[in-house]
Amino acid sequence: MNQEPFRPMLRELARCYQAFESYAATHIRQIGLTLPQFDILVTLGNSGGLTLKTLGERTLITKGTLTGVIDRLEGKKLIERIPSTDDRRSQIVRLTKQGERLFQKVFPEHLAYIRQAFGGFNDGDYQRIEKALRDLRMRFATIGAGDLA
Amino acid sequence: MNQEPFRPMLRELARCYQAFESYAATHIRQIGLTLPQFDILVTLGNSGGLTLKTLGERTLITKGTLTGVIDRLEGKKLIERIPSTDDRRSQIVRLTKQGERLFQKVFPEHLAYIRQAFGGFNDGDYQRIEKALRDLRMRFATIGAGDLA
DNA sequence: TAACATTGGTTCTAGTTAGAACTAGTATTC
DNA sequence: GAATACTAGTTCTAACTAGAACCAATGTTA
Repeated sequence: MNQEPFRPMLRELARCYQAFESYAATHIRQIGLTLPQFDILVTLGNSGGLTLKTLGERTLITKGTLTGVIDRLEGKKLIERIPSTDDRRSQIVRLTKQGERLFQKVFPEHLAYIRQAFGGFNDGDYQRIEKALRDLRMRFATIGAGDLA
Repeated sequence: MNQEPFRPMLRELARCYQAFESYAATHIRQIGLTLPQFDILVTLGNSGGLTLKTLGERTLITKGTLTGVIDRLEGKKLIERIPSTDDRRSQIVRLTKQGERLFQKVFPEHLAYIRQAFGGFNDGDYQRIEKALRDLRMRFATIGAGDLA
């Protein structure tokens, strides 16, 4: 019972994810943002504004959490909330000029930082790993949340 | 710059990990534990007791966080802290009788729950995915923290 | 159009998170 | 053996986390 074949694989998943987070966060922290905040900044970049709902879907942040993250970014004057005209429940979140400037500056930097890690990787490597991850994820996808898009 | 080949792969990593967490947590919550608490319970099971240090290393929980998780498990009378005899800075954490009973009951249940997800997987699938994850993780491993064991 | 259900966001709670500063004990080194 | 450096664990802070309860607006259906 201790020798279930999936256990090493799942342990590796946790380690891998954590290693990535820690690697990414090292850079993001230097910018003065948290990882979720940076995630929002990037998702909003070049978008012209998104509702909290779609922002949550894209960043995988649940709505209760999202309110707080958005609040703090708003406090930093990097984003602003605009009431939606067609649905009065809804808010559009978009980058301020200052947020746009920050995005233009740090996003390329961050890509370069991540790229450093992948010297020697080729397209086949990316696809192989992505497929492995997708195969794994599908096993946990709740019916209806399988991200068919 | 938007078409970096690693971006879809990393997005998939995040989705995959989150899907797993959410899947596992669904079961664990029914037991009345959180995922980190369950992680500690399982790590402690059949161990005879571990220091906070090794417990942190095995569960990937940093020490500041660990104190709180252990506190709550102690509050539930599932574990107990025992001062180490050979190093007076150190504490041994081990399951109480009640914790042992819970572990014996829920651990097999949890394995069965996880196993459900992997119908049709064979040894090759596990190894293929594990290797993909390891290849990926190694890219983020800081020098010295590469988990050479 | 009135009753009902659903949806977008906020608020609340209990818990986790990392990191930094701190305490007390241990190890090293001169 | 005294000064110094390191280590195990706690405490503190600011932030994230999911989930549940809630509110207001929207959609549906009789």
